[in-house]
Amino acid sequence: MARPKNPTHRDALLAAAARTFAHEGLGASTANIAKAAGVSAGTLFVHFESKSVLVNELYVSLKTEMGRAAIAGLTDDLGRRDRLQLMWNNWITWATMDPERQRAVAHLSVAENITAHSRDAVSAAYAGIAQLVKAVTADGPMNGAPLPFVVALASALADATVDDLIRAPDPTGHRRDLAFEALWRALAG
Amino acid sequence: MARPKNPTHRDALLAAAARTFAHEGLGASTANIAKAAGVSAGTLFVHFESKSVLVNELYVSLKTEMGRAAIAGLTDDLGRRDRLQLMWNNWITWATMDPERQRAVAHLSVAENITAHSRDAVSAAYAGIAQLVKAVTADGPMNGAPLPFVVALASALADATVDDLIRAPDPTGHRRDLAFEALWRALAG
Amino acid sequence: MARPKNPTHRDALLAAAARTFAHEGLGASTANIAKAAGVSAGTLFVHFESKSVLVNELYVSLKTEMGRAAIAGLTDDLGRRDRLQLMWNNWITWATMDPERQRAVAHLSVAENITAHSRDAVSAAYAGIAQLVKAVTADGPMNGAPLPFVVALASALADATVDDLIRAPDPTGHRRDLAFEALWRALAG
Amino acid sequence: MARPKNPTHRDALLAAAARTFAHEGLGASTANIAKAAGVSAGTLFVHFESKSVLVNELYVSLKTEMGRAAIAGLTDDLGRRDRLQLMWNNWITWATMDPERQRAVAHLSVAENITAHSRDAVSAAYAGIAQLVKAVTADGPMNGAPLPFVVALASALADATVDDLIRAPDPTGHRRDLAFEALWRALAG
DNA sequence: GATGAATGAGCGTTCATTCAT
DNA sequence: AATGAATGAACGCTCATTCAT
Repeated sequence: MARPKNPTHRDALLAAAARTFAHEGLGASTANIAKAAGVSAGTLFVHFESKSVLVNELYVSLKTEMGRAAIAGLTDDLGRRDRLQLMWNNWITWATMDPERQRAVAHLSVAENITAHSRDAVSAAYAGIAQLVKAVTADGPMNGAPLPFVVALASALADATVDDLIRAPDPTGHRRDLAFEALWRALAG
Repeated sequence: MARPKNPTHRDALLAAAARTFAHEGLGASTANIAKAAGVSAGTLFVHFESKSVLVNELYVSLKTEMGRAAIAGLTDDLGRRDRLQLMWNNWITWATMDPERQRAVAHLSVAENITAHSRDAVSAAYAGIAQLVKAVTADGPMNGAPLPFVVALASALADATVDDLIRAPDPTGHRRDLAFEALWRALAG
Repeated sequence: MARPKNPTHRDALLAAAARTFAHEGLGASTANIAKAAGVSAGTLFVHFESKSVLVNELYVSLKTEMGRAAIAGLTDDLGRRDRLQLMWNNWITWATMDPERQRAVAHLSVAENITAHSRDAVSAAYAGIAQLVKAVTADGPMNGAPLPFVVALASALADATVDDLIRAPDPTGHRRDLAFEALWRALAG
Repeated sequence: MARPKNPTHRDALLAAAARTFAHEGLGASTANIAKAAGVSAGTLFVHFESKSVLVNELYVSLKTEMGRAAIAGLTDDLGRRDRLQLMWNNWITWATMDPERQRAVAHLSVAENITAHSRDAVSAAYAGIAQLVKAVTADGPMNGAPLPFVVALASALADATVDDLIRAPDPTGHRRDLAFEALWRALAG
């Protein structure tokens, strides 16, 4: 019966926060974020209880989006290497497509106010990636390593690759493929 | 000029900044850092023109320290693999020895106000590491990859490993060694 | 015009305002008052043009209610002392019966935004009390004092008594009666 | 060795707070108080940890000042009535001399954030008044009443008298003396 | 009329920096 | 050089009020 909460505002605020954090770091003011989203300062707090909540929701949302993008198109008829390479390409493509989003993730990943709940949500969102990494590393040289550790190593390679690709374009995909080879050898030897 | 600057203060401030950034992020106040260093708020600005200068100098100093630690004890009589492993162990040991310092580095690495000059200084401090990586990768599968890119991949693996070791102890060095194997295969495999 | 204003809402808002002001002072938010009344934030402004209007109407309403309660049951066949005592007991009973209401009145009495119009309305509501005080003080030692001044002194004694009774119970009515004696002596003694 | 805290600022802030609270109520902004004191917004927090601390210190300071003023010049050679009258006149004079201060006290007395510690400090500052009231009421009709209760009644009469005198001047002291008679009869009658 | 999302001015407080001591 | 009081621009957040639903 009342005016419904405008979902556009929520999305615009999340997108604006990503952009603003990318350029100014997590110290960016809520006022700037609101302005970038085209809403007033108070509206931010209608949709997010506090700046900290906004930071957490943005973190979870970006990581979840990435986790979903990474496993798009995976089918069982592909071999292990092909599946890993598809995931790798998905991942790199998603991250390099929007460098601001990627820089925002980098900032969010070191934020002190990410809650355990948010970290759990992100872990869940990485389930697909983790499952594939598990399959790839089975019986390989990383056997016996805790799965989260192996996933962390893979993530680190991906992030470093993306950073490099953002800094210098890679039209032929040469460095992307080199890094994939490194990943494959590292995990599946 | 009558009274010379107390160099103890400068070092105490850098150490206090590392500790404080580790716990509170880069948003930590200069007043808190000064208090942690046991000096007054104004003294910080006697030794560092601004907070931004402090952040940059801390970043360069920590990375330089690490670059030096990583190549300690390297001798030409060792084989490539042994040299890489010695560097790896140096690196991991240095970083895990002081988790606060490591967390400070993590925050500093995403700071928006790290200058190009600071980044250059860090690159220079990594020269020893880079040289070794170059030797290791020569004629290997990473041939043709830009050296800074390969160094970045190695750094990423090291940082991810350190994060994991800090989170869960690794008394036998098992995960440290697993990660080294991954590095070796990735670069030289 | 099609739908008439719900008078229940108005009363609920006044009652909720009294409760909320009692606990949080006049700085209590209109949102909190509305919530306490079980209506939405906007509804408050349907019934009261502004927070200031609500404050004034609550002040007048509470004081009027009190003025009416104080003179309940007064009949001409009682002597002056008995009539004053009945009024006193009515007053004290009304005020101590609902301590929250009393605390609300205390806050409202110092509000900066009580209008002259509201003060006049309260004076009018005190006409019964004033009339009795006038009868009691006639030919006594307070002769020659302006009536509003005498009423103010009586009110002050009543409020101080109530505050004390609220703070510490008075089951036998001992302090209430002591204070009445003081009042009687002060005005008529 | 450093710049010492300017005690003028502290006093100016307390005085400005009294003036500003008198006109705007306790909702007055710290910015306005600082401006009225001629210092910058931040300086207020150098001298008072929070607005709440300022409110409490102002309350204690004004009440203490008043408690001291009330008993000035009291000597043992005066009779009970003369001593009470001297105190009464001191009290009324102190309070009417600076109406703003008095209005500030009225606001502070209903503040929700006055701490128990502040209330204790004020009780201690009222010790002289309480002692005199005790002497006056000994063996009189208020015998058996708790001393704080009797003091509260006396305070109530004083405050009501002051309010009236501030509203309408009393050059001959007529109403002041009428109220004193009422007080004397009420307590010692 | 009732609702509650949207608004933007204003709040208490913090903080990097300056400067009198 | 060292100190810490003073500064004033921001900051995160609240709130009375408006208005689309």
